[in-house]
Amino acid sequence: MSKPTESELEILSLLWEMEQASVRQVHERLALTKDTGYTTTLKTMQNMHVKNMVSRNEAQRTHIYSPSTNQKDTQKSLLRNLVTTAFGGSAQKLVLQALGEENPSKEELDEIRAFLDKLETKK
Amino acid sequence: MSKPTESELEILSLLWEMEQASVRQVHERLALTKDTGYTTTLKTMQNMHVKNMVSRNEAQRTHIYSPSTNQKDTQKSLLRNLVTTAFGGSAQKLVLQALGEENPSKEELDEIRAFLDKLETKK
DNA sequence: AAACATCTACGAAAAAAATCGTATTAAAAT
DNA sequence: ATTTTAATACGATTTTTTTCGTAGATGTTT
Repeated sequence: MSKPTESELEILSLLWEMEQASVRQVHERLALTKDTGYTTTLKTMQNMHVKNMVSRNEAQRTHIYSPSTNQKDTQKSLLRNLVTTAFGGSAQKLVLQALGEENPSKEELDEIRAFLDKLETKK
Repeated sequence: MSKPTESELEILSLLWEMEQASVRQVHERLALTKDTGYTTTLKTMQNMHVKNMVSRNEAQRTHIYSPSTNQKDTQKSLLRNLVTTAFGGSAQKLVLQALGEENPSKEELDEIRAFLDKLETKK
């Protein structure tokens, strides 16, 4: 699975959230944060389809797109990429940095603790 | 501070590690993982210099480059970017995912716990 | 049914990023 | 001193990514 470009990722991300959507629906969401034309969104999604990053249902005139790349896997490879390029290969550093920025709630902190414990027992 | 491109980030990352280096030194490291010509590395570093991403000492014929962008700040903005584009805005999800991949040692887990505690007392 | 709106397809232009070749200069080796 | 090696500058090309315009088809409204 090839790495999505920046624009593709923006769209993929919306599709993960919406689960499935028409070009129009994606574009309307996208237009909130990005000043771009409808056919641009269309073309990008068509490209993504060619690359098999999304599948689409063509039963209706208005095609319905859904992500075919698993969100977890994509996140995983993007994370790995960021770790190697920006964090000198240390995921640990990335985690600490992210925690520092996040300002997590008490509940979130506890969730992380629980997860750490689970990791530990797996050893 | 403009966002580094992929190639620029690879070089920046090496410079963070090496603290300072000539084009040749950077290129030799880069060539280990990337099949690219010397002048390509040179050109990229020159571009980075124009963009003020690196500074350089021109006292010798062989210029010595060092990163002028702070690693933390760059990491921070890249993380933020990844969180919004790939993790639906949830840094929490990113952290959990990264932890799941990382397979941290006991020592690292403890370090994270300590950090969590520190965050908590700050509330 | 005519006019209008809304799709897709598709090519092409524009912009951004990456790569490289060549000229020139400076240092090092012979 | 001459040759060879190693460096920068810089333009140009190539590749990738983004953007958009237009044509044609299919619905919708009046």
